[in-house]
Amino acid sequence: MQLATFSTTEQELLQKAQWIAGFTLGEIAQQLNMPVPADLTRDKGWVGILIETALGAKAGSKPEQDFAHLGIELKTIPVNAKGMPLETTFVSLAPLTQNSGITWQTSHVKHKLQRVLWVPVEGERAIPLAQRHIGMPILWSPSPTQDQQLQRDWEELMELIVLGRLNEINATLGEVLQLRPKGKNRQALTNAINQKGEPIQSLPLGFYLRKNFTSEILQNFLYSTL
DNA sequence: TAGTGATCATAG
DNA sequence: CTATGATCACTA
Repeated sequence: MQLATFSTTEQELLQKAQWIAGFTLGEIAQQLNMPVPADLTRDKGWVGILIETALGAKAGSKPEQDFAHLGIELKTIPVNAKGMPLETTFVSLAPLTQNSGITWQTSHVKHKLQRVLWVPVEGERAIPLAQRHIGMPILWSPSPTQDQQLQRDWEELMELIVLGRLNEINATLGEVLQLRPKGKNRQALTNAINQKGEPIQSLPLGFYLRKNFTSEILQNFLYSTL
């Protein structure tokens, strides 16, 4: 099996992802001649880049799906020994301006989550990075129920943004989707609109999937294989 | 210890 | 700054 090669079909990509399941991050990194950092503190995206590279995605990252020709987005997700998510999953930046015509159907969130190849990876900090195992991949698309959950939250959160009620936004809102800061630090600024419709500067926000949602995806996959 | 708010690296 | 890839870490 050749790593870091182009996949023509969905099946080919899935088989490649299934092939790397069971290997450690260190083993894959060695195959790709990629150095393994001591920890992820200053390399938070390293696991994602490593798996992208192994599966033949362009590790440059452009504003499109990882496998655009297949319509598939790749997401690695850190899990504990029970296969439960350890972190939320970033989806996309929230549009704080020029968002009047956007609907759920035309949103970046809906588009990105249309079809996702989830790759679970052991994520407990007690396990040295190089020794963490890669899990079985899950090729997923939202069920009608999941799509409705996402739409409800997205519309509720976008309403606050469109109305300029940014000061009311915090991470406790949303059942499965939440808004949290997404930037260099708390000093990061981006253009936004206040309640009076005036241009202001605001902390950039991003949409994140809560763990209860991604946990369900992983669990459903386990059941489907029994 | 879970969850929210904060943060890190890099390319363009 | 935006968009890619996310996890860290403080606090209730």
